[in-house]
Amino acid sequence: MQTSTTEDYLKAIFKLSGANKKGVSTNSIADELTTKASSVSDMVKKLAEKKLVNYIKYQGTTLTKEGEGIALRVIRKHRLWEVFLVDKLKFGWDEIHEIAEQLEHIKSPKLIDKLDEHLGFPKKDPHGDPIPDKNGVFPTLKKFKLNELEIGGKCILIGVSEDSKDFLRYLDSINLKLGSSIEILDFFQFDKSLKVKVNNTTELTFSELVAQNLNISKEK
Amino acid sequence: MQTSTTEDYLKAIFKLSGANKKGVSTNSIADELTTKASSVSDMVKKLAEKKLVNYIKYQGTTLTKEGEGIALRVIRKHRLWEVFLVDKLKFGWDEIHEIAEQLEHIKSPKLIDKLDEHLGFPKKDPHGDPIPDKNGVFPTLKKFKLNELEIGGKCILIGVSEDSKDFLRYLDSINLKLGSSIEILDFFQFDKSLKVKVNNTTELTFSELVAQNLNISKEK
DNA sequence: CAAGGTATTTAGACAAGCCTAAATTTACCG
DNA sequence: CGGTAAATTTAGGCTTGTCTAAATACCTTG
Repeated sequence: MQTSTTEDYLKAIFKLSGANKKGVSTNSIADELTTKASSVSDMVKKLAEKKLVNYIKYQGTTLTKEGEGIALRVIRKHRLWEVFLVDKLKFGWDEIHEIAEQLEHIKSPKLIDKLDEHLGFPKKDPHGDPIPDKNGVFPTLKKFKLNELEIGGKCILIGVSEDSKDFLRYLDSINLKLGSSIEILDFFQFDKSLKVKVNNTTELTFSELVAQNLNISKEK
Repeated sequence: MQTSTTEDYLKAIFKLSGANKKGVSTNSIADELTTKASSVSDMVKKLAEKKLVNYIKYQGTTLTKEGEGIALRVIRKHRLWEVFLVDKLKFGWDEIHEIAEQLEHIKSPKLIDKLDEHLGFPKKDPHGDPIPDKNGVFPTLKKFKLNELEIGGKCILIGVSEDSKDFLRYLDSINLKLGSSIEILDFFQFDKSLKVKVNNTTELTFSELVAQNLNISKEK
């Protein structure tokens, strides 16, 4: 059984891995968890001993299958509790995060399954992020290519059809990760490019080739 | 802000204090928390520094007003979560304790108030134990003297009207504490004594004097 | 009142995580 | 290629809470 600190590390590493699953830097983990790089260095070594991450000195950290499984289960719990807080307890969507940060560490598989049922098996949390099922699989929300979406449509990224280093590096550079939101602002027929807003913050343009390779789920 | 270990200690001390609020022994705390006496010795010293308990070497530990307040708030949370688990998630009353042990440490006053409201401001948990209000006051369930109850009636002890050392020592010896259940099995007119069953386990007889001094709430 | 048993406390260690400061490795740039 | 800056790791400590073993206090009974 993991401590809640272990779960926090695995979740952070999962989050930082993004669509591109390459090694996560020590500093970025320290940032994410607001701790110091030296603490992270210590910790990932311990996680590696437990086979929860692959860690190569100076080269970064990735999750093992088992580590990823734990991360996904924590994310599932976090998001289900968020649904509970908003749907049942009538919290605003902006006040639920830190409470869910605590609730996500409660240990009881039965609890979380019953909660899921009580909530009507939601597929997304109040922020629109998908909720993994009990096996750690993201729901197969109907899957589209980004270029199939109409102007004004919102969606979230659930995968990519192309995993060349160049493509993934590009996604990384614009901070597009699994779960990121994308809104279609405009479409230009002459080259089939799209003007989009990513993560509700950054406006940029996708070429047709990029759009074809982004798998998304509608109705963010 | 206290750690959850601190909360566990305060809750244990509260529980062990019983109706009679005299000092709790180091060993009994160790037992309650399944830890070692030496650990308890260390810990109560630290709690005393934080003014959460009064501790005199070799003489036992009692809660301060502040320590008792914290204990009561933890108990409130524990019992509200138990109601949630049974009423909303349809758990059996026998499987909820360890889950509530975890949930009781979640920090968010707003959460617990909203939960209270969501549950319809319950006055008792699924075991029939009273739920303190947000100020740490046990609900003033209609208050009776034990001798006002009819045969067959069930109730829980919510206080005593007499606090002589002898009386409290007597209650202690029969393991009767605040929150203990009492069922009236029979009444003997000739001396107004009562045959009762305490904590669903022990049958014994109360004299009229004892019964008059036990404040109870009906409908356990 | 003394002797021994029981309860309690002290002493010394340990694990998990965290920190600061110093050392080391890597990466980048002229 | 060499040198420096940035990233990372190591070394040494701290805190919380735990444990075992040893010391001390309390208490009961002869």
